Amino acid sequence: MLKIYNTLTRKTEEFQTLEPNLVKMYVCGVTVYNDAHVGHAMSALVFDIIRRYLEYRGYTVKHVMNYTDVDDKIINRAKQLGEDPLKLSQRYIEDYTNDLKSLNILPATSYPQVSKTMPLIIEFIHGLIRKEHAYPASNGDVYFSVTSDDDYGRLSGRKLDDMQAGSRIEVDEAKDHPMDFALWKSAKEGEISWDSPWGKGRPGWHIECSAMNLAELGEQIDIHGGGNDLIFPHHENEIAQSECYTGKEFSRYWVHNGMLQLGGEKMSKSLGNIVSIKEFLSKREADVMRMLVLNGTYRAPLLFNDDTLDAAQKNVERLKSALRPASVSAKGLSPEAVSALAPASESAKSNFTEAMDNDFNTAGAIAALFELSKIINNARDGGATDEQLKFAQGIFRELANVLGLKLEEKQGSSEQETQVNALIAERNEARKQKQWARSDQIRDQLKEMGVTIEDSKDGTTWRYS
RNA sequence: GGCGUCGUGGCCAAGUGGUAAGGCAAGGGUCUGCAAAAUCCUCAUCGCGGGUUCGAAUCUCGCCGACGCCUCCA
Repeated sequence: MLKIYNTLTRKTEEFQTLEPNLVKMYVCGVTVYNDAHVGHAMSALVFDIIRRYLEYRGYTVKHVMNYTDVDDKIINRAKQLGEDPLKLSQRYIEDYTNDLKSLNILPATSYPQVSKTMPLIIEFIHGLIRKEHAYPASNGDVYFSVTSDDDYGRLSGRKLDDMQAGSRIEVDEAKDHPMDFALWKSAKEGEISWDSPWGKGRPGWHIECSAMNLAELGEQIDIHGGGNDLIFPHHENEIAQSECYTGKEFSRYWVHNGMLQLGGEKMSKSLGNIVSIKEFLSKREADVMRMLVLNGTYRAPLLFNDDTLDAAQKNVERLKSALRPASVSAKGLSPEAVSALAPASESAKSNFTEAMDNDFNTAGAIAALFELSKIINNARDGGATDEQLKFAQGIFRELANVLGLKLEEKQGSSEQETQVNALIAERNEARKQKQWARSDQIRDQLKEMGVTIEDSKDGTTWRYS
């Protein structure tokens, strides 16, 4: 039985879908005006893993991830660059799409954009005004009235009175209540805008997600996800808008990932402590980032530094070792080690599922893989053939795949391979003559080429490292 | 000030009532010409102080500390 922690209730709850076997999941994507960073990657990875696991459990997942392509920051950046805002955001959408692909993140079912949802957004705002949950103000903006929603604040656990006390928001004369937020912002001179019954303008940040949810998944969804920095105000406001509009419960489960920490602080554009996804991938492979996420709890802060990354990289390499073929130089025949394969595979599978069922406990799931890898490696050392290893490795690969780990050995060009083989032949000749200095020298040379070699009685194997 | 999450070995990190998963690092074996990889062994009583209980890392209260949100943010 799958259980999920629900931010709304602050409890881990049994997962039940609105419709049998179908999961409607909406995850807040990014505002596209800059290179995405590894914090965004973390969030995308978390929900990719959740999605993969739900599919593994037999659900069909409708996974919607939006792009905010109309926004103040985009407008400002576009002005700076002298570029059309929508062209700019389109450029970064393509860019981010590539990032996600590089990270082995499965494509979402759909990627709605604000700029393409305008009629529905306007209709949505209209409906809220009609139901007296919103009002056009004197300055041309339209605001949502927080006092018109009795439940306002229930996701973030805030009360309107408390928020006012500590609020740093400038009180806006046009608002009925200081916490009222914009559904529609009137356009400034020369700014990109759309026509509406309230004049030229553009949508506020929160309404887009309510509208796109409605457009893509309907009035009610199963899972709404995003970073926990979105709980307030973004998701709080989304709930308010959607539920006031439809009169129905919006999302059953609210799932939020923790923040990536760099140097003890949240990584964010405004703090400037950013590592872009591209920068990361120029140094490490995608599995390393994923492993970093898997080793932790998706809801907790995740430490991003050389130590945690080095460990993650080692973890990946360790898992890869389980997938290597039978050894040419097994130490001897160990029937016990070989016969341990089948039961170990089964228990790995059930441990894996048990962990993942518990609010996607990926650290536990990974542990199941490590345990299986040990059994597999033992069997290989114990003389198992490829045929004997196949079953366990199949299970291993299947489970790794649920987590989205590729575990690919690096590949080189064929010229490189020829060169490597020639060097190894030369080295083995030297070894035969016990010319150890020459032998070690060649090994160092290969190391510099990124090739690790392993000697055994029956030959030398190598791989890119 | 308000709301929330959390504090487990040198590091990352599971476990959430019955006497502490996994990985990294470290030390010691096997293997190796030496390595590397793999493998085996060793390595914690769970921030502090009360309480509940036959029994708590796990529930409760207090304290200390960290982080996030309360403004744009994955």
